[in-house]
Amino acid sequence: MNDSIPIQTRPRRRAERTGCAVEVTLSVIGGLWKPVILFHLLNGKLRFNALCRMVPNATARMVTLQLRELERDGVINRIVYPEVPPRVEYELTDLGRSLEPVLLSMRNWGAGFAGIEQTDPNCQ
Amino acid sequence: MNDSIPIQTRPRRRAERTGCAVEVTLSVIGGLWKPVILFHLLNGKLRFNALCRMVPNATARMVTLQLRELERDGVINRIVYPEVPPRVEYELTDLGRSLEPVLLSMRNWGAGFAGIEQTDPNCQ
DNA sequence: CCGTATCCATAAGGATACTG
DNA sequence: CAGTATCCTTATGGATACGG
Repeated sequence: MNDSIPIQTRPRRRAERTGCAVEVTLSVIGGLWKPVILFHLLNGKLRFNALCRMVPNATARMVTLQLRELERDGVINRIVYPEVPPRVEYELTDLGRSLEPVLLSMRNWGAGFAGIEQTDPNCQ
Repeated sequence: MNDSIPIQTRPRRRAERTGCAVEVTLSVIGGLWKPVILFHLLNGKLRFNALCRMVPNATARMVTLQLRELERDGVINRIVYPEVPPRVEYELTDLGRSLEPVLLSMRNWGAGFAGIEQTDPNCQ
């Protein structure tokens, strides 16, 4: 509700962050379910329920909240088809697609850290 | 000036994460002050107080907690010199140094997203 | 100098029920 | 189908004071 313009949503608390560029990136992709959502969207458009099925541990509420933030940050588009039954699709914007190398380097490091077999292939 | 930036990365409650590799990476570097700390350590060892001065918005308590987690995850070493007055230095491990490309790609994306001038040059 | 200990406000986020 | 609305718990992390 309190959109101050520049970067992100709401201050978590009072202390000022440093505002460094890495924190900016984290503020966009660092949400609890955002990396997984983004990875799946790298493969193309997805409907809301399809997305939910791909993040089975997140509630619909959580998926919605994360999607809204991603949308606000300009990395995904929300496309509403005025049909019955309703259909809504999510897709990456160009900015969102530009996250691919970042996500991949994070995935690679994480895989090395944890051992590839322990990680979820769905997240690909 | 910039507002604080919410960064959530670690499991807050009980729900299972996906366990995907990106989340693993986020669980290591995603802490509130960790990226800044890691960036400064890329330039070499630092004493506790020096580190605190470089993250002026974080309390000593927060810096300590973040350092302990980084240590537990094996990305930094804590070196205690048994002197009076006490001296403690922190340095990256090899694993920590292997984060450099990840941090850099995140920094680059964040800089592009926010505009370089808005970001903190201290954070490199 | 390098931290801990304690207290406490708050916001993240889970569960569940409901709706256009 | 694609979400909201509501309630409620608990982890996060800020402030402050103290200690080896």
